[in-house]
Amino acid sequence: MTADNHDRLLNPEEYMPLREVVFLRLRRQILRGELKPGERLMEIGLANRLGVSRTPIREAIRKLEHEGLVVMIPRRGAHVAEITRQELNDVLEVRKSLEVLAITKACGRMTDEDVDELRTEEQAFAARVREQDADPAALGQFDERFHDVIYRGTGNRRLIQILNNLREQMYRFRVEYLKDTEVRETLVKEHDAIIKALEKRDTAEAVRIISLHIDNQFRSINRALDTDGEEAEDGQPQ
Amino acid sequence: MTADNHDRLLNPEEYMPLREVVFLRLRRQILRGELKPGERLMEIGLANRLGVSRTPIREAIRKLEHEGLVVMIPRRGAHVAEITRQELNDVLEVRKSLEVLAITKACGRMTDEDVDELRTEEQAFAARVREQDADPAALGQFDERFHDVIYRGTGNRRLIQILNNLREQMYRFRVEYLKDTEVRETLVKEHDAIIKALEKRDTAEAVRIISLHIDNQFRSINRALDTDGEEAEDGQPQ
DNA sequence: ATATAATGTTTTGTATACAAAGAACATGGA
DNA sequence: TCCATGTTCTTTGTATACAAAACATTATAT
Repeated sequence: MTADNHDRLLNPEEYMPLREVVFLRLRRQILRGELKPGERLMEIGLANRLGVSRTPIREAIRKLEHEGLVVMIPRRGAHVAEITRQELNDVLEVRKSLEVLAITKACGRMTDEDVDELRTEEQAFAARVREQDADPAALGQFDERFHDVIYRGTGNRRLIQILNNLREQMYRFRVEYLKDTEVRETLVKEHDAIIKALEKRDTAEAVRIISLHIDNQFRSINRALDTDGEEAEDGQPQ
Repeated sequence: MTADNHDRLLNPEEYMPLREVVFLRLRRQILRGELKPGERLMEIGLANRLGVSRTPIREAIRKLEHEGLVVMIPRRGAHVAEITRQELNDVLEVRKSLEVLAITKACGRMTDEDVDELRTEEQAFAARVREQDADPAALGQFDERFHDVIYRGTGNRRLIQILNNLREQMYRFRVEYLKDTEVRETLVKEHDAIIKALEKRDTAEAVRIISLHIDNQFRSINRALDTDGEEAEDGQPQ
């Protein structure tokens, strides 16, 4: 908290209320798995840990609750939301529809400069993938930036917001499945195919690839849940 | 608030925190247009009006903020969000994709009983439409229930949640465009066609109709904004 | 008369206080 | 030993207090 508070005081023009700092911080911790599903979020504990009072903690929790990352049990406080396999598949299903919409719009609206930017991001991503000891979290960031360029190309802010939110829901698992080197190579190939389709303004082809892309994520994540997830789920029964 | 507090105390099993009562109440007022776009939401005023302290008001506002119905200006408090035509069209575009997904899934999953229920809801809706002096708000409720049956038929809870949220964004305008009797008749016909397609399990046809359905809403709402909206927007420059 | 400085008021942001509901634990009885 | 019951402790839900920022208003100087 000290560091964030510092930033906050150093940049008075981008003032950010404590609740927002707390919100972003808790969210990051949940998405990174530092706060595990089922874990209790106790206000006083968090307040002490972050060096603020309960008020901003509570307000941050309200937003996390609305976002679905936190579940409230009446009179028993906040818990990090569990994600069942069913919910994850539900999210992916919705995401697939919206990714198709996004790539369709992007295909019709992206400028040549946008596509260039996309290729730049992709090269950065591919470079990281080649490194054997690449940090999966960092890899995730680059993948994110690639997709952000496409999202921006849609010109539909609500679509961007929802897609970002859906992607967040899977962040926790993405780190897991990005450990698989085979998955990484597939990602690079798919990104490349997407760029080529966008360059040719071939909407049908772009839609085809992005659908494959999501289906692969579907498989990868479910595979990760099958193997890695089993013990973890049992280990955290709450 | 007295009434709500009363309910809350009468039904101790469905205990609801004050913040939740406030949240639902403010949301309803925003969606119904009782709180107009741009209007300031001042904490003390609301607290006095609703007979609670600032704390639950603030927590309710956090959720409204996250939902996009309220916009925060740092150190200047909460305002009811304006909706631009662009945003409205963005919402509709996303909704169209997801309604197509929903009807596709529903077509494959709904039981015959579900379809019967759908027809029941539709008959209730149609009956109301025939009444000349039907209350647009009540009509909206029936339309909502019709679509709820379809949404439930998808078996995808995340999809349901997002669709409900998107629909909410347009609630404010729906009341306007439901005043048009021609629109009402069209709605009935479309609902009927949807049911027929679902009965035949004709996914392609169902998708076709639901797309038309959304496109019509698109036109109706934009028409309402062209005529009715002009003065209202100017009248509320805030 | 206009611009500007000073002052007071309102409103937000944050912290703290207090009551009540639940959970945990210990004590006593079968 | 196991269960029931009462007591304590923790934690939430709500209210209030206080400081600082924004805003309005008045007074002052040019």
